[in-house]
Amino acid sequence: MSARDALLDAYQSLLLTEGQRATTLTAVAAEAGVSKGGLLYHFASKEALAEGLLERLDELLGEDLAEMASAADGPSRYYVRTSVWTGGALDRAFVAVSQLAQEAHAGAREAMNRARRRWLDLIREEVGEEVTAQAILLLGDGLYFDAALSGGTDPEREDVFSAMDLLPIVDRLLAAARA
Amino acid sequence: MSARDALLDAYQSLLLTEGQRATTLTAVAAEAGVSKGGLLYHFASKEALAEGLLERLDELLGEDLAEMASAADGPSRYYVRTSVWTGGALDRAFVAVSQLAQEAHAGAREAMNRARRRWLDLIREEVGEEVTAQAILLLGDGLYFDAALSGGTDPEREDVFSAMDLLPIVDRLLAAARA
DNA sequence: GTCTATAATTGGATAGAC
DNA sequence: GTCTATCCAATTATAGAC
Repeated sequence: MSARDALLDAYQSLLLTEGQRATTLTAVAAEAGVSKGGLLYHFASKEALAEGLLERLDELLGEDLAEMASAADGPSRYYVRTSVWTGGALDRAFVAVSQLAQEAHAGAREAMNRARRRWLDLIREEVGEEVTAQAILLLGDGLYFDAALSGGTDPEREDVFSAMDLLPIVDRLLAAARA
Repeated sequence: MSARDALLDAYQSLLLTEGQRATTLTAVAAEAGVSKGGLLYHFASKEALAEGLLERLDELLGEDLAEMASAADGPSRYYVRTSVWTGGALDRAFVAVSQLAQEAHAGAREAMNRARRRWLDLIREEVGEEVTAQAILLLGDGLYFDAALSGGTDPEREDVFSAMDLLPIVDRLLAAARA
């Protein structure tokens, strides 16, 4: 793995588990096992780190949308399935960027809205009804909210959501929308 | 309004619209129209501000749960209705605290989980089924996530969620759970 | 490509005047 | 109860050695 990727991983991981305030250049460098100077060779500023993360999100999102569009069980089920926290690459990038968005980072807000709009487009296409599509999008948002709150990792949680349990709910919404 | 409340409002408002990083003592004092020294007379530290906000949330949550439990249209509909962003006092406090929770603030995480557990309890009582209750909670979480992303205020948004539209979805879930 | 040293600025907090 | 002045630590970023 390139040093650049390792630094981006460290940045993302700290955002996820410690939040913005604790995600300092010193902390990122330490997490990645390099010095601050080393970090700044690859990313000339903190903003450059943010932009790197946004690029990564867009890349992962492209792959995700392709899979979602051609998912055997349909986009809606795919979306809810994959919104349950599994610690996957896209999940991690998405929740990390959501932290930036909450700091009023314009680029991050655009990226988040872009992602959610495209997910919603695929869901709407399948469901055929706007409000049901919104509800399914919101279910996924809720799962991301939950992940963001617990820092993406909280092994002591008792009330974890399970994809297996939630999918029948999605089926009900789909069936009702078609009826 | 007491100076204390004005400072707490300023703190909450900055958390909501600017995020953690921008919510400095200087910024809070300026927003409230006092000096840093003035602020620190009422709240001896930044942590004291956070604790003040948590107290406010617990207070508002108590009122909300009482209303939710006795809502004419039932707890589930009440919950989704009131999770749509209206800029109400509880909404604002909840989303502001969610920002603290994302900074791994232990007290904030506990408060959030406490709130969500109690909301879920009331919903489960009405619905009678665990997974449907979870889905309704997630719908509300999704609405909060959306609010948190846009800083609670983004008049230029085109894709705003409406309580009127979403309530039929809740009705479907309730009906299906009872069938 | 990575490090150390350091500059410049900001943030949280204290002391003491009014 | 509010303000100004000030201190110290932390943070971003630069310069230059290796």
